[in-house]
Amino acid sequence: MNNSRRALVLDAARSVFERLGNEGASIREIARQAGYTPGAIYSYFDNKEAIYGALLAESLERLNAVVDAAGDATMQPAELLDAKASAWFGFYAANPRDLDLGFYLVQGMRSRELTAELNEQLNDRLHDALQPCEAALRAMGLNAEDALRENTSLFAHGVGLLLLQHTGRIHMFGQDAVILFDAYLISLVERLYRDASPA
Amino acid sequence: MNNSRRALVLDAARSVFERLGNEGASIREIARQAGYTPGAIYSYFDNKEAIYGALLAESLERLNAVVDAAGDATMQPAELLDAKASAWFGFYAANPRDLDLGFYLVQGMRSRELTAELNEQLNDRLHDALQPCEAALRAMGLNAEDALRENTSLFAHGVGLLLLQHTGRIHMFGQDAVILFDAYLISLVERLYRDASPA
Amino acid sequence: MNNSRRALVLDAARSVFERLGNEGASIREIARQAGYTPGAIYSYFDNKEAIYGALLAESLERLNAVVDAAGDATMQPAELLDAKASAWFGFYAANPRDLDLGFYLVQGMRSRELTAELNEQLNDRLHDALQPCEAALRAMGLNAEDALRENTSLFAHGVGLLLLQHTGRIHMFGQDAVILFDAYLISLVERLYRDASPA
Amino acid sequence: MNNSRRALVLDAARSVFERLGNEGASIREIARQAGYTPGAIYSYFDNKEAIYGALLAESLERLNAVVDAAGDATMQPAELLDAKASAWFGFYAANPRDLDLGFYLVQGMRSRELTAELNEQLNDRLHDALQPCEAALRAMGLNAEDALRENTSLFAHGVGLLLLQHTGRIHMFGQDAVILFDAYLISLVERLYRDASPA
DNA sequence: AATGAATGAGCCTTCATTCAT
DNA sequence: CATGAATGAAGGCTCATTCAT
Repeated sequence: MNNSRRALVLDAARSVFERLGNEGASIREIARQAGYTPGAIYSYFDNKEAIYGALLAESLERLNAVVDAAGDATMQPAELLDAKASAWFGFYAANPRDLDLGFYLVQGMRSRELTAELNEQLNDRLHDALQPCEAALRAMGLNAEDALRENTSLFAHGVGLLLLQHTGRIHMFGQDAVILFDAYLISLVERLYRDASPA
Repeated sequence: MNNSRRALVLDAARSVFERLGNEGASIREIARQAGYTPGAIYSYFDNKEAIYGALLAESLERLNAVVDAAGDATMQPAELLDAKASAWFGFYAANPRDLDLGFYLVQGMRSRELTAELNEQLNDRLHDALQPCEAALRAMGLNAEDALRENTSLFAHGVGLLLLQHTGRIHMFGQDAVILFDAYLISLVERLYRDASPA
Repeated sequence: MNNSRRALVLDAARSVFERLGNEGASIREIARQAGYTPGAIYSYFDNKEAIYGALLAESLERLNAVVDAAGDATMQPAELLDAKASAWFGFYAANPRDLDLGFYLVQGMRSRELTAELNEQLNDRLHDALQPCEAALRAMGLNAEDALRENTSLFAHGVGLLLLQHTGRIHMFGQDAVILFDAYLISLVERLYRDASPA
Repeated sequence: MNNSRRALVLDAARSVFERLGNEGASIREIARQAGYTPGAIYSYFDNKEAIYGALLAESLERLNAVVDAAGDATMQPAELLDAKASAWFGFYAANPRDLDLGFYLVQGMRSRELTAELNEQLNDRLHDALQPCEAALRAMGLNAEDALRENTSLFAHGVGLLLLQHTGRIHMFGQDAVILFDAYLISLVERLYRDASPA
């Protein structure tokens, strides 16, 4: 199974997903885009879902790469939190197509259902990308439970902002997602400091 | 255009939508449920999108009814903020299908093409539902700009939590959306008080 | 659901089954033959299998009509046996297309599998067509068990001959199915008489 | 054309055919089973039909081997008839897949188009397997014509029973194919004896 | 207003076969 | 001899929509 040609199909798939969304992306269309007949696609992927899975997996790898590269060892925990959180948020803010992919994972794929195995594997990679924030929160003195809670809230806040931004709803409010996310981070850090050092 | 029969079709659509979800809801099925043949549906709605639009409009009416009924005139601004915010959040937390409806328009993070007119009308009603929170924020002393910003953040936070909850992702974190939303509200109010009264 | 048009589709299906056999008979082809597009077929039948079921059901009705009309009340049991058996055998010998249909029931449909309900119903009609022979055997003095056994053998013999005839294999032997079937019947009656009256 | 590798492909074909039946057996699957890619199969066989032809030819060889091994020189003609007939009948009763193979050529009661040459060759081998019964009948005193007629009837009877058994229809009658075949043989021998020695 | 029939485009997938390498 | 890639045709089926009646 020639890997470069598989990649070619995957590129076509990505572009079709971009252009037509998850529902509009058909095997026919992907094949057309790749310059193949539909049957040829099945040399590279077992079925439509596998294509989506591969696309998402690859997106999550890029996300993790960005998160891993963010910050450095010399940083204070609060700085690191900011760096790591801004990394994942920034990745999706800058790459709406990856957001699309991620959203299918989170929203649309309930019915079609990825194989349980793939689903778990993808969940794990998402988890990986969020883990550094949780570690930074712990380094700031939070216990495991609190760190998890704050990290979940942080993730939810980012997700909400990304959704509002990507759908243009945020303009309705005359706001900017990045600024609001930064503000949330600042408030969070302040609150944690205050809670940590009650005179 | 007999209005009571149109309502009958809409009821059928809602029930089908509840039963089969966004993708499973077909004109055929809606017609069957309504006791009509597919063609008859087109006497009442121009096309499938229009049915969704009507459904969503009606959902937003119910949302506004819930928000309007929340709180009362005797409340302190902070209490009112809590009441109003909990109203819209609770509405969607308790009625996942209404959330689906809302997300339908946003499917794949890409806004669906409704007629500009309908779109604006729907936006306005969503705005209406969020307005009371903004008013409460102003009553707490925030200027217009700050109130808008905080309200947007609040909305984004809720949306993010609802999405994580609705897709089951929040269980991945072992958290509960309602609790996290309450916590956000508490933090918010605390912060506003502190900012308002710097000793 | 206009019944005459349903019949038109069924006619087309019959002709396609005749022409192309069970495996070659596709919905597309049936539609083409009927002057319809494929989707239209589904207004009249739930799926491909239902078409086959309807075709077979109708064939079995004709078979039963022929068997019912055979013989008369004045006949001796042995004469009646001959009349009834010759009726079902003759029906299939003269209508190879009905034999085709029946054979799909008996041979080809294992995988596709008609719905259990339909299958049972069709089995019952086949049973009906064979029942008169069994009744005649009983009237000739056989007990229930023996009558059933002899009727089964008679059926098997006829089926074997029909298969050899229809596939042309019987020419390989220079024989004729009808003659051999008659010979079997004569032998059978002789044997039963002898067994019944062992001087 | 390496013959041992061709045999390897044929083995794979047989095993796939056994596992998945007539309709489920694809070139892809046969290749997979043989450890080849689909294209490689065409080095050994012109097309799919040719594989079936080879499979059937080989099946007929096994049938003939079984028939040849049945009975022995010391037997009375009647015993030999029983032995030889039970041999071919027993072979198919015990090896339903070989029966499938035989029926494959006859699918839908319509002879498949093999090359005339192959078809004739297969017919000859089938003939070979039935010949010993005919010889035994002659040894019992029948003239050529009668022996051929009885042998044809015997074959038809067996074929009918095998078909009813293989498709499960015989259970509908609560009967057993082997018992009925034996009964037929006994009746046949009795009849021949009686016809031969009319007191 | 409603029906019933039909369309046409589309869906995912399978498969025997071909052919350059 | 064998591969790997690809084709092209077909398969059953679904669906929003149209339109004469």
